[in-house]
Amino acid sequence: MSVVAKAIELLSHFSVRRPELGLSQLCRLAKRDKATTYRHLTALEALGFLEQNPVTKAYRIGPAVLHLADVREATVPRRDGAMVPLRLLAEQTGETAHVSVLSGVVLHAMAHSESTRHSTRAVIDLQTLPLHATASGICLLAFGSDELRHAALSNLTPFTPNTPTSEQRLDAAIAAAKAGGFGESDRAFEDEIYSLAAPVYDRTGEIAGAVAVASVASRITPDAALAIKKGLTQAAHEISHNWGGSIPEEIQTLWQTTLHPTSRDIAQKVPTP
Amino acid sequence: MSVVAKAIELLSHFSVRRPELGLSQLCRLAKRDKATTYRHLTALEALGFLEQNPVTKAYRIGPAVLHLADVREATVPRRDGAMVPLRLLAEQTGETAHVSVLSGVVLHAMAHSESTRHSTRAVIDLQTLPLHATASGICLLAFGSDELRHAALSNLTPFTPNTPTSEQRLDAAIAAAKAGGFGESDRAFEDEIYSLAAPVYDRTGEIAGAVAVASVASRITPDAALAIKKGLTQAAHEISHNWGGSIPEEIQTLWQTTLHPTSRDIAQKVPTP
DNA sequence: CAACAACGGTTCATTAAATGAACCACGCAG
DNA sequence: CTGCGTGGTTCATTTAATGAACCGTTGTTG
Repeated sequence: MSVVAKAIELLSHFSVRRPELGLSQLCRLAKRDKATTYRHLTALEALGFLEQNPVTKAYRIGPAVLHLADVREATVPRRDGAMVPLRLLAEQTGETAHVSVLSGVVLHAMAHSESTRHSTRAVIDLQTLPLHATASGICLLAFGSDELRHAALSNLTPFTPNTPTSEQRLDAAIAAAKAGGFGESDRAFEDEIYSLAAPVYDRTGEIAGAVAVASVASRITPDAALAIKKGLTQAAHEISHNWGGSIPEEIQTLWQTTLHPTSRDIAQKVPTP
Repeated sequence: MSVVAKAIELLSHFSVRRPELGLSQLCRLAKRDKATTYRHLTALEALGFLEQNPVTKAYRIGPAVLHLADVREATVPRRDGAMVPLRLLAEQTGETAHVSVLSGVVLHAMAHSESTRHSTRAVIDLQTLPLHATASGICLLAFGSDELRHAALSNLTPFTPNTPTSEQRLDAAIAAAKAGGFGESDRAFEDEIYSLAAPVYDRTGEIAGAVAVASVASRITPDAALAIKKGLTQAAHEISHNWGGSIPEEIQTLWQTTLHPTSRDIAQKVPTP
């Protein structure tokens, strides 16, 4: 592991829920030496990636990242195109919606929107999403290249008792996504969290990321899941459109058969409008 | 210079105007070895700070910075409180407005807003603003601690013929700001760009940053400068308020005397309302 | 109060990791 | 074909990262 990686990895311990961290605290989290960690922290501080609370001496993310985020958005303006559909999705479902974007074989969380309907809700606060344990990740594995599957198999970290940690269980989850058109994670990454995800495409024609809804597991009913899936298809369409891509025909037909009544059901219903 | 600094310094070469850079190009810009640069680039890529255009092999800012920017905003939500007054300021003046924030002795650009009134306008695309050459920097030097002045004197890089590169010229600029309440940069950082800046305060009671308007130098008239100064005072008040601070009385009175007629002028005008 | 623990920060001999000249392989223009 | 400019790789040399032990301060506790 290079110094650069070690230093920057420190940044990943900061989150919305843990926005300020002291030196010792950070040493424990990163499982690293105090002197080394201190030097990394001061280096990052000098670069504007961290700054120190003058009172508590704790560190927090610095202002330099804001400019970089601007440049990113100006270069690849994906976030703008995701936020509107995302907010709508969160509103419609009353849950937390988020979008992730693939960079190489790593899936990065990019934007999220929380509904205020429920007092308990999923909180998305991650930089990278594990491919094997999240609905979004399963989506990418189902509709992305085989290279991703190899990357996923090389790191089957167990997060909960439900995390698929064997090739068999992972392949089962992937097969389910390929059959239904949605990635699913039933308490596989965090206890109590149930997620559904749909693939998103950009101008390259390849899968570019995923849009997902995370809910409290105990709240999910078949009807609720159906509503989420309907919202997801709409959001996936819109975000893909905004990113210059479109949902492949084959996935659209998958969604059709998953969400809508079979031809026989239609025959029964159409006569009575 | 630490490896961390060297690697991350590469990121500073990316900008809105130069969003994608190849390996060789980056070597020239950073004046560094190709092998080393390459390793740094791949390290940053693995961390999600960069990603490679699969077609051109050029590098661009990666998705990881978006999440960090989110955490920064959640921790120190200054940008939110700056954007609304900033947009108003840009609209009122028809120029480019921007806000910078002090972190240690480094002044970071944080947010900007461009008016669409003129076809030529200043483009703000910097991570850090030099203290001695920008209106915002002069503002910080005039109303901030002496520590800042020492930091500024240790790096009097000349950017244009007008850049104050001697202690005398810098002190003159600082004195002017102390007298008038506004920082000024007349083509001192970029040719053709004239800027005015006002200090912004936060809950600590110390100067926290500056709000500035950058204009094309040839467009500036005394009237236009006066209008900009009026806009700046309003924006500085609002942003300071949003950041939990307020403009010190002494600066408010400076602005009064700079912007409004003297008591004799008032005596002449009041009788005829 | 004194003893203690936990904190941020520093030192310096040891060691591991960063470095860069020289090296491919490829693509393109003349 | 040659010549030049890419992105990417190798390996002996050297430079910079490392961490156990240290200091000074603060806040807690029997």
